[in-house]
Amino acid sequence: MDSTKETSNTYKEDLLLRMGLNDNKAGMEGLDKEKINKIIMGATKGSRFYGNELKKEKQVNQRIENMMQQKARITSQQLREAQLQVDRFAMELEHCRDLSNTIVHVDMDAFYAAVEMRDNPELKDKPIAVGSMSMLSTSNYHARRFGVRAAMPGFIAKRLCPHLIIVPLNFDKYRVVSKQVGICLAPTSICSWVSCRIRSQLQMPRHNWPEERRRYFIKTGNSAENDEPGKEVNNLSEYELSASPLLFEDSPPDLQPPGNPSQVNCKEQNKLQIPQKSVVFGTSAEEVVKEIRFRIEQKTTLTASAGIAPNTMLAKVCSDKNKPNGQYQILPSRQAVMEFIKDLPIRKISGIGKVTEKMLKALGIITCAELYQQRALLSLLFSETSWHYFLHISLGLGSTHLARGNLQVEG
DNA sequence: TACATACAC
DNA sequence: TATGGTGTATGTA
Repeated sequence: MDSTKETSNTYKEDLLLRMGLNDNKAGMEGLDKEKINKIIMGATKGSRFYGNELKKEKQVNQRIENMMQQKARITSQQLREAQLQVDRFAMELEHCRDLSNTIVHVDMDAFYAAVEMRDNPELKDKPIAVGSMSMLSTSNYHARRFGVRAAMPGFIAKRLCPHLIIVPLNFDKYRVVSKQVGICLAPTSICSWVSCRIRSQLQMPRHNWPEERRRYFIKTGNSAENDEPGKEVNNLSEYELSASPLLFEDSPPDLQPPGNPSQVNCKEQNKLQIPQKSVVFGTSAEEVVKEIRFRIEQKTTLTASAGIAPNTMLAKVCSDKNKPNGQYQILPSRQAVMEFIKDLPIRKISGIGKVTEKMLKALGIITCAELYQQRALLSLLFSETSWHYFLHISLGLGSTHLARGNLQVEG
């Protein structure tokens, strides 16, 4: 066998994986990866960056080789013992599984790019990215169709998409919007942290909330902001009976952008001609999150996506599922969690990066189900912290509460 | 302790 | 022309 050729081919594939397009991101499905990678590699080959990446790639390959040698030395006896120990631990974890909390992960869609598009209408319908010729922070969905994404140098992005408009970063602006987004969570009885990413813990269900506290008046044009439902409704309480807002209790239509509020299905036939349409949200977690996203959009004219799940790990993954401008919930049952986890690629989980992905792939592990199948082996090849972490993932377990008083804003 | 690596944003 | 800056966690010498 021609081992030289073998090796060089393998390296080529390795480098494509390391430097080629990473399409593990919303809005990047079905791209012509081959064509895109050709352009990327053409722009990067021979650079210092390229040399450095090559070196790092070799280190990772070495690590994998060491691991495989270690694996070859494992006896079936060792494996059996490991299996017993791991399963004992897994049983303990299972015993402690907590499905009683609801974690919400809110994530602004293409945040920086969305802010820039909002503030400069000329950018609408054009492929844009935020950052510089050296480095991009994010891109809009239009640009993603060309393979342009966050963490890509601007000059390469320009080769992929010559019409790309690169807008410089305006951190002050993003900070302001982040604050606004944080405010949007407060009245929903949710505590949470704020910026372009928000994790929040649903503290108390609001079964007892009166409808008025869940009603919002849809903003049209530049009218006053309406992010305080209680207040607004108090002013209008005399109209209550005739206003007859739609109450969609737990199975409402999907919310539409305020641009076409008619689809929110509101009744308008109130005698007093209240100049705004209103909408009332239900009390389920799904409804609370719809309300949050509605509030965010009303306040900032930007859209957010969200994930709802029994723990932070799953909520984060869920928030990506229906991006942009959507949400997804994993119901709080073991079966629902395991079903969701089964075919999920481990790379989708926060904390599994490209190195871990590659190491596990060398062991035949791509999905969470495979991660579970190999649990005994993993306990022999990785540190305790690591295999505990892997086991948590493969059982769909994660943190069920948020520190720091419940609201965390990242960005 | 100090340094390196992995990861997220 | 050009491939970030910062913070956290973990592992190792």
